[in-house]
Amino acid sequence: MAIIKVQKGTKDILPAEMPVWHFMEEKANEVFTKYGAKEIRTPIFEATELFARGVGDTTDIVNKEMYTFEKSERSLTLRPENTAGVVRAFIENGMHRLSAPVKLWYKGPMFRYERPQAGRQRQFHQVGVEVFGIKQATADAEVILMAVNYLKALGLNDLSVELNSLGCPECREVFKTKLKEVIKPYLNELCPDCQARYEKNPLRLLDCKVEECKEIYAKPEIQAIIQSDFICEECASHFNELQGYLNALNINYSINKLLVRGLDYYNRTVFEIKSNNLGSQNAVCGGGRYDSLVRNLGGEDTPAIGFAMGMERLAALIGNKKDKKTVAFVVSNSPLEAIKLTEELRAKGITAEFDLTNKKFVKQLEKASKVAEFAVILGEDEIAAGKATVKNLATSEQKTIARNDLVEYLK
RNA sequence: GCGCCUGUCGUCAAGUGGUUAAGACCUCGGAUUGUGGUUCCGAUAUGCAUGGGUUCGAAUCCCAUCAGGCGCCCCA
Repeated sequence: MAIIKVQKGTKDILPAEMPVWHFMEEKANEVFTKYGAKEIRTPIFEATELFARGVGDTTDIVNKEMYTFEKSERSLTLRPENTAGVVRAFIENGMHRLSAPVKLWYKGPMFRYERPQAGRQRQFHQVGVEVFGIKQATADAEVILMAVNYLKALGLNDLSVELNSLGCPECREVFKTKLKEVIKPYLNELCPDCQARYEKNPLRLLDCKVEECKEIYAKPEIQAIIQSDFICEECASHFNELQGYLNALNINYSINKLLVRGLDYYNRTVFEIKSNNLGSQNAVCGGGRYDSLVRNLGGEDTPAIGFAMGMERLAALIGNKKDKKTVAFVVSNSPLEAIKLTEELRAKGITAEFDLTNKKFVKQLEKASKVAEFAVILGEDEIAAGKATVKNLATSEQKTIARNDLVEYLK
């Protein structure tokens, strides 16, 4: 019979990989908690409309990558990202009535119907933070610090932070218009993708990888527009304030004027954190400010900023972590005595196992040496004397001690 | 959605048209009747992703499908 396999773009996370995942999860809790963030868990599926209105219906994520299904005449979608879901929960639970800032963090699976490749799966995991209620650049700085310090806690140092400001809807509109004007004469020479972007999302024109397009965008009159500080005074001072905080805290970053993010809801600050060790899917973190999303989804006008990180990409950078061995493996020819002692040890907080198949002594010891730090040998003599022989399997040292002293010794 | 590459045991692989498809690791059993991790012996693919085709003969050549990798797009 044909075996059923995991679905394309999905993976089992096997026991051998669990130490890395536990590490990422524990550090997330530890680091984000220090900033006063609380964990939130929202459902894995939501109304399709939430993503259409939240993420934006001109984005690829919404247009072609969603897992959408009908149930009882409702259109439901597996979440492709978690900001929309967290915002929905924020609004629905009246969290705007809480004292600002409201800092939330999350972790969990996301779903996007894409062609899988290195660092990209159809089911993948993100860990992220959203901070609501603060319009000042202090929140931008704190969110970036959370991201940087989390990565640092994971032991990841070889990363670069890129920063940009998209301005507010008003000043961005002016920029878009100018950009389209100056590019217009070359429109017919652009690649088909760029011709589509020209109308749909002109900001995205700038990071096209096609040589011919790059040459066009390198022209002086176009560069003049790109490099100009198009953002309005208010947006500029917000951005300057943020940079002041980052400089004061010695956070290394670079300004990338071409950094535009693919989700429609961003304004002002956007940032990405990249690694040079991941191949073409090199962004481990992406985030930014989304001051109008809460209102657009029907909530009170609430500024917000957040980020998300791809956990599979983080795991790839962290590398392998060793699993902990069982502490004690009870070796005995008596399954009854073995199960009793093993349970006794477990009850006192020691990870312990014994041979369930009642194999010969030698085999039991062999098994112990593979999975445990100590063999606890329980023979007839030891049983009679109320003792046990503890053997350190790494050093071969062994010692017969009273059963009451066993726990002390193993700890 | 598009382009390039790949698919032999649980894992890593040799084999590139001609007898029973190397080898290693893992797993299991034994040498070893209370002292392991070293060593030695043995077991484990009627099968080479699947389905067709070419050929006297196919894991090896051709086609299709499926799966995987990488890149584009996009994104974490």
